[in-house]
Amino acid sequence: MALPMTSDRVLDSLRRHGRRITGPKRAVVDVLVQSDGHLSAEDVAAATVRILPDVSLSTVYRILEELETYGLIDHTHSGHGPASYQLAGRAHGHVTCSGCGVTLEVPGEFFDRLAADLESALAFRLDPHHVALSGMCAACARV
Amino acid sequence: MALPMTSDRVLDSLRRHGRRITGPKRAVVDVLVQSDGHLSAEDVAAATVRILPDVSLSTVYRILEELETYGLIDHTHSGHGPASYQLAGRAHGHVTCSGCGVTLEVPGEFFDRLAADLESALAFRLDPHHVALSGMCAACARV
DNA sequence: GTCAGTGCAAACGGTTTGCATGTTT
DNA sequence: AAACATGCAAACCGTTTGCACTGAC
Repeated sequence: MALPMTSDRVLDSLRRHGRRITGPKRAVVDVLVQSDGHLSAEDVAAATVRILPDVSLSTVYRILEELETYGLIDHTHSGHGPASYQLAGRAHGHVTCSGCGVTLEVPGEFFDRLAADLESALAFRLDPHHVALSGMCAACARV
Repeated sequence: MALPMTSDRVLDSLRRHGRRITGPKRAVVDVLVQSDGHLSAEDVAAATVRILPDVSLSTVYRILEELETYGLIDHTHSGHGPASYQLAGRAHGHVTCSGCGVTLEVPGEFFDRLAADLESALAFRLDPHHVALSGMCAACARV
């Protein structure tokens, strides 16, 4: 587990699923591998265009969708604003400050208790990285 | 605490803040008070129009925004789709099934541990009802 | 040569806003 | 009478889709 994710590993996985490897896909994957996550689709597109000038936003969305279909990335919705995308396999959640919009990562274990409670009380299996919880960060709470 | 919320109580609160009481506001508040929560803005508008035929969707949005400004209602984002609105003061969270879209209420206490952990580790104050977590309900998990 | 992948522009759903009119205070 | 609230239509943002063309296999 937890092998370091490289662009080649991601692209190989696509190939194994019979997908074609194209310039835009290489560029998008490079962007995602090199980033620390938390990029919106537009962020990804902006960074991709720096590598390969003519990639369109809709292509980026299609590539992100494809990568997610094969479990290679996840996306997260914070309360407002765009979703953010990141390589899969990092088990962590997110909280977003409703004051300033900053998103913080939350260790996966923080959700263990809640996940167990949901499983036993509601038979609901929590997917901790798909949605960001919201609240106030220290700076904004200080008013 | 936990007085039963009536339309009059909500409208009085608006009045105390110097807001004007209008037909559309009465109708929207009646809808929210009578509902069990989890209504989208469009649901609210549809129910409101049944009471007062010519209320527009944008007016409903403006009233919802006003009610939220004064802490009288909360809204919740699930992963996709519209936000849902409900009377404030019911301390509970939400989980949304990414398979079928059903939203379940989660008792507020389920978030206590997580909230405490976030507070001590990240100085982050969780607002448990603002964003719905996501995962799989029993039926959808059974595939 | 075939079909998946692409760019563009247009459509989309949910929400917000500008403006002229109507209503509460 | 003044300020606020409303309806309508148009704008908005993030995302998806139809189409004709290009390029990977």
